[in-house]
Amino acid sequence: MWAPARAPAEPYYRLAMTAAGKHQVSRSETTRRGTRQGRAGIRDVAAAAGVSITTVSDALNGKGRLPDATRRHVREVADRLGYRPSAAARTLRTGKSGLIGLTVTTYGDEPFTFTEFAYFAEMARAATSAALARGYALVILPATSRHDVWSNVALDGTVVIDPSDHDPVVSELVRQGIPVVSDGRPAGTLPVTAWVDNDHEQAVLGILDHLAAAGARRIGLLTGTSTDTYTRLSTHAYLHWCERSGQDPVYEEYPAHDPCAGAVAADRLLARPDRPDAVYGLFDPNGTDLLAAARRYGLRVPDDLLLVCCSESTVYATTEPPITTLSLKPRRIGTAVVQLLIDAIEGLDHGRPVEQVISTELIIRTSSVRAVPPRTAVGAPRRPE
Amino acid sequence: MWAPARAPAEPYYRLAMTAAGKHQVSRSETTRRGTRQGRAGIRDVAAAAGVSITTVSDALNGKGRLPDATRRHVREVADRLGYRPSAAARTLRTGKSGLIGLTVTTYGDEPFTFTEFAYFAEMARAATSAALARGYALVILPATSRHDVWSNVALDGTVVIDPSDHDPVVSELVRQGIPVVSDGRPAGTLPVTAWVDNDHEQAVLGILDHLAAAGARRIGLLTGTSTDTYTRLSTHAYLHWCERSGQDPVYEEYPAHDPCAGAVAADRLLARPDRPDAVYGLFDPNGTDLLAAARRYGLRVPDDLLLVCCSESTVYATTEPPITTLSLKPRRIGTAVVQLLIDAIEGLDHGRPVEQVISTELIIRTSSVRAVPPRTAVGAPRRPE
DNA sequence: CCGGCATGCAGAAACGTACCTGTCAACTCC
DNA sequence: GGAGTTGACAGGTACGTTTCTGCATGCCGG
Repeated sequence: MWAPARAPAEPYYRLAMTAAGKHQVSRSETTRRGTRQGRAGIRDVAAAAGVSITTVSDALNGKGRLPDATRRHVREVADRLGYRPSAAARTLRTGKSGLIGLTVTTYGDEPFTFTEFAYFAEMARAATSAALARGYALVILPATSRHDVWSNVALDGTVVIDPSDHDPVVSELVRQGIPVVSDGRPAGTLPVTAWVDNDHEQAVLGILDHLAAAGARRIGLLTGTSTDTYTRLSTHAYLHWCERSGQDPVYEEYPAHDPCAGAVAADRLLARPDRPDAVYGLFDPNGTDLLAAARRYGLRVPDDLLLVCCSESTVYATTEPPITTLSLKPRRIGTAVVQLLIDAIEGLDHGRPVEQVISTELIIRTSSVRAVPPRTAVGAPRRPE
Repeated sequence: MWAPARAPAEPYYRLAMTAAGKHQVSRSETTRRGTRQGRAGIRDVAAAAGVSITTVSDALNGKGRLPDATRRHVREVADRLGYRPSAAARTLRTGKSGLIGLTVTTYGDEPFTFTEFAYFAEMARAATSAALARGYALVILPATSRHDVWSNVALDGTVVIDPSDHDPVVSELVRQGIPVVSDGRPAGTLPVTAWVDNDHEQAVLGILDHLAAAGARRIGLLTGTSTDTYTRLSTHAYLHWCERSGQDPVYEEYPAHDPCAGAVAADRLLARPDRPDAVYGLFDPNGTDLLAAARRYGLRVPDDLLLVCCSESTVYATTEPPITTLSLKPRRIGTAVVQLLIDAIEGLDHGRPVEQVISTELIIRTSSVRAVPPRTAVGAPRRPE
């Protein structure tokens, strides 16, 4: 069936080959041991199928013009030999690795921040799914990685989570022409290919309005000391709302990456002389910390204290009482970020930068709803004149 | 300085060359444009520095015998050109990619199970750190990925989390000679290179003893329906303990990957006629679910019901009351798994398989400690005769 | 009977690196 | 003062693909 190709046997031709191009022969016979120690290469498949390398490549990749019989035959032989194409060789040749970097913010030497934990996990999960569905895989690459690790992996593009102001990693990647999509609106003039974010100001304003509507007179904020976009925008929105509605700001800051500091800050907030009757906590653990602090001070939730917290955790559905949470929809963000990135990689974005805003969701539970409507006129928030 | 190679000029010889081997000339001049559109290659560095490619490679990789002056000069030129070695080419040449796969169990099309969530996140975090410290990066690869994604990435080795009985992915990887280290003792005769796990039987026995010492008469179990190693071993240990101590088993099963089913199962367990006075929950959310169920039935914790739950979550430190948890030490497991894997990749394991057991930690909180010692003889657990 | 056009495949040139194998000089050692 | 040694590099091949180009063959219309 698969007759060996007729050998062109002009003597001078063969002589010339062995003289001038001796490496040409060495390929097929000299240095190759039969099936190679480890894996079968495309050459082995070609030899076994009695066709050329080109034909094997075309048959397996669905390219070229081949009759179905040849295609099937090659595929079958490849299967029989357990042939797996070399990812490295393919990447070298095509320039595409099918790998996407997932750059996570770091505090100290741990890969990702503790406070963004549930958020990050959900986001990464969605991103992995989305990438996979389009044939890409994700590589976890902390921002502080040594340079050699970064340059040791061929990336088609990168997702950056909450890049800092003038992130050197981002600049370097852009300089290399690698698309970069950021989760979080980039600060300054960071030249990202696209970004996805929530409207944090809008979300905070919505929560404050919700709390005010539930009868809150003085709303406090539990916020962070770091300068990332999320913290900055949220705090700013809070201050703005206070100014607009004539309430004195009541807030406590703490280093958000320190799990213990949160409990202390929550305690401080409720110990203040101008104790708030409602609190919004910007970070995931704030809910349980505030609840514990309220118990210590004998404050009933929601009767004496209204509570809302930004979190993706499901535990707040079963706390006593259940706590109202703001979800940033990490699943949707993760998916969107990856779609945008792959579009850019594959040139489907037509080169223009994209900004995409994902809406948040306020999951209202007992902690921010008063059973009885607030008594009328406890005393309007007085402003020092 | 850099004279062109002398041209051999025998006429018949040249004729043969242009006929048979004309490609030999095209390399140096024909197809190359000056500095290439995108990035500078090692060739460009060599040309700019006035040395050979070999010298550049040696200088940058710290090999060969070169005077420091040359080394510095080459490095400087490389920096100036913004040279970054091609990861793909290096991988193709050396056979090492510096990438480690992190295979996660999947239910449905989501990358990882919900129940192992906090555990997984912590484990992945530690694994990422450990890999990075040794110059490797992690690729997230769900077990159900399409084959093309798996073969599209060159892996030096893989971490498999809780592989199923005769996992085809593991077999395939081993067949390709790629080291595989599993988190979780492999069931059956899965040929992994090494594995790391807790002693789950020991842990469960310890907890049951702890609860019995705290006065528990009838200890219930909240367990899963799936057949993974963790669930199987833990349940088995529970049954064994019951048999040994003459207590009737009281347990409820539910599909652990379903977040809602857990709450229902917790409710079922406490609604039974032979209601336990202590419960151990195998999965992360069981603690809050059991607490909520206990409240519904008017059971006080720990007075009427002792509670322990396997979890890595910090929320259990601030629940009301705080709940005793068993930590599987995912950080240590993640680190150990990666160390073993990289040892195997780099041939430091001397080829023998390694099994490593990480000890668990019981974090004792209020939920499993009775303020007053149990009243004597409430009535021994009666067995229907 | 011949030019033109599919069809079915083979040859060989890259992709960018690492490393093996020289080669040529300058020393060193009896 | 020649043989051996060592330092400092250059040449060239191989890693395993993809793909561009090329070459037969068969067929059809003119």
